[in-house]
Amino acid sequence: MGELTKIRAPKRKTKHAGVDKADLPLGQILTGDCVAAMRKLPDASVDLVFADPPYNLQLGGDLNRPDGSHVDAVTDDWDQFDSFALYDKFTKDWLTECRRVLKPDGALWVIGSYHNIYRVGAILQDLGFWILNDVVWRKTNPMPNFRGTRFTNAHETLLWASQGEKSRYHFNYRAMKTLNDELQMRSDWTFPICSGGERLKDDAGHKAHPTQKPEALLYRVLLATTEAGDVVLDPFFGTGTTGAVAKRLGREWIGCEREAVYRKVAHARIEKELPLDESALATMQSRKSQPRVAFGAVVEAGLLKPGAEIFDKKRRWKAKVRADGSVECGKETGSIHAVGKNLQNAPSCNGWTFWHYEDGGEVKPIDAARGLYLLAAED
Amino acid sequence: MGELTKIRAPKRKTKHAGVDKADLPLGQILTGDCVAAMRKLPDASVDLVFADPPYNLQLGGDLNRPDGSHVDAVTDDWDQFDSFALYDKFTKDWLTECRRVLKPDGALWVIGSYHNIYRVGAILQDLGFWILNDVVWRKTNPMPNFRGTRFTNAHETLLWASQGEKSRYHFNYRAMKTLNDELQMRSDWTFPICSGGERLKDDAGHKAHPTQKPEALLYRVLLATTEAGDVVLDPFFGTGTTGAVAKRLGREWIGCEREAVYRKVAHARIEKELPLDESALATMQSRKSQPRVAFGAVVEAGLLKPGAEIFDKKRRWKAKVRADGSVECGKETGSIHAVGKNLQNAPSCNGWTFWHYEDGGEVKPIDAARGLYLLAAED
DNA sequence: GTTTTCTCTGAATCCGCAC
DNA sequence: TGTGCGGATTCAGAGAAAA
Repeated sequence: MGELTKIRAPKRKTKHAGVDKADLPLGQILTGDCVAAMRKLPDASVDLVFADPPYNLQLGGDLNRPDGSHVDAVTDDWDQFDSFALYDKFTKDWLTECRRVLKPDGALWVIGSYHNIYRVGAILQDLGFWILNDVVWRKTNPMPNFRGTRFTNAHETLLWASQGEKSRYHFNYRAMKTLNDELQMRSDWTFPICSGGERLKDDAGHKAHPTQKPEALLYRVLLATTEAGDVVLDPFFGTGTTGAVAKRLGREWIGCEREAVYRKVAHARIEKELPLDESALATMQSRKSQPRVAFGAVVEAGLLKPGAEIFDKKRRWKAKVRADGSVECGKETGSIHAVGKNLQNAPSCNGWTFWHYEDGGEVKPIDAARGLYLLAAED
Repeated sequence: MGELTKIRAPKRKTKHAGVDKADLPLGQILTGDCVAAMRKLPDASVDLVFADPPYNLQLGGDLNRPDGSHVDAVTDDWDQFDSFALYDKFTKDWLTECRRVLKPDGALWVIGSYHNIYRVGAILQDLGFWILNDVVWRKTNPMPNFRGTRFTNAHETLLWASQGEKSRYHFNYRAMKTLNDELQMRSDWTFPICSGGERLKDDAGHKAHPTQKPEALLYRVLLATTEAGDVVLDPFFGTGTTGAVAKRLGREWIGCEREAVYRKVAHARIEKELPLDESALATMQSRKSQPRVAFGAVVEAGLLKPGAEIFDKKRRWKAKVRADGSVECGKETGSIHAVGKNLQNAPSCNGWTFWHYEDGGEVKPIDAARGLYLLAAED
């Protein structure tokens, strides 16, 4: 079993000795300006930066909806810059510091809108960062353009960049493909804006932060470009979405935030967050870094009993598990992949994600059983 | 009544005398480098620029480094700084020339990918252009990422910018809303890439141009931001998608293209293109472009009689119509708009849709009476 | 309890002519 | 160049309130 453990270990190149995590302020929100705060961190100590900097919106007067109600705009001091030059300097400063604290094979994400993202992108390139993708967050429910003067501004842009052209950044290709129903994950992601129960409120019931990002966005970012145990730094921590999702996904986090109010809200929020258990995380592992597991071995181990019923998500087909790890559905018999493929008349089928089973009243893909198997194999 | 008809014509401001179109090389493809070619055009002569600049750094042999030294683009081994600086200079040059030939209320579109669009966007802002939207072209059928190393690069970005913050760019809001099934057109557009019969082939059957854009994209751009008769300039004409769609939509066009092969293909293509007839070109017009009608004129015409009662939809307020077109509600008197605004204590009010009247037992907004007035005026 | 209607709100560079 | 004012302009989703 020792061999499985070895194979399973995250396949991160450790060419660079790295910093002892004990020397890092993990799970802490550093106070003050983010550039000053980051100076306290050692070189090459962080696996990923996620940054949601001020957008430098340059708003005119008030704006009303057609029904006369007033739009609550982002007019906070932290978003005010007197010129592009000042914004550029600010951007260059924090990006430079991020570059220093990032490991050579680390990566950086920045989110922005057309107001700032072109400046950020150009500066990023000037500093030597290498853009890997620009990703579009399509909002299902953007604020309309109330005056009918432009296209509805229905998206924001994320930049994903490595330290340089040759750096060996980390990308969980398989996890993304699985998440996207066995199609390659595209550069356009569709999520609603953060509202409802997820939107943090202050004591008076007002939104705690004007620009809180949806957790689903961070979830995908962290799942795609980090492994459990990695250190994620967020220089503009706000109300701590990055920290909350990092904790849930078993990643370490460090935040920087100037405003005491936001820090307080973030601490309370993250305190409540519960990490997912390891089996749930295991299903998200990249296939490349996992040993191949035969379905038969899972059956053999008793995680799915011979005779058990498995079914596709929509329960259009049911199949019976046989002792040798083959499955049977009417006249079709064979491997989980072959039967799934033939039933759907599809060119191929990933049986691990196609077939599901019930475990304690819950429907799970049989991939979860494989996760449990691997977990057990580690001991 | 001819006067009303005249007022109805599209309301383009001609504050600036403008250039006689006869002095422009309409329907021509200018040869040579686009900056040199554009120098032949007069100032403020073009309504719209659509540009699809190259984003690789192989720009040809006629470029110089910022220090003036000559560069052989194909063989020179640039460092990253040099190549970005060179690309920036190139970008600044052609954008500056576009800015000169554009009318003060003209606008510019640029399309690009993450390789170049951040540089273009930042330079555009530095030159004084005012970004109106960034628009994402989502490809329904992008090329997959074969090596599984990144997200599928499934989109390109268009920037739409006016000459400056205060400039009065043109936007066919109603036409876009109609095109999008009566919902505001969003900043993300979904089209397939250019392929099949639309993709131009050379004599050997190979694609004539590596980055031919789909006509649907240009169709939407031109429909959204130009009127029939407007002059559209494309500094990187390629195989002439802009020209073909412009001709079809009854817009004038000017192209610049260095490569004789592309010019030849473009000419042949545009030659075959047929303009839509005028009735097909008609688009939904905004209320803004309709003639202004005084409420008094509606009263005068007898469509609403002095002394008649008007009320808001929920009948919270009632007002009396007076002979001069003012209305009275308790202590409030004045225009339909001012009284509606004051009663609701709102920042503004459109009296035409706020106030209602009864006509044959039916409740209608007084806007319906305006409609009748305009209908009568057309005869 | 259930269904329907109303109300509120979200990173927004959000008017233009006449005087 | 500023000021006044006519009047054009909104989508999805959550939650509360009403039916």
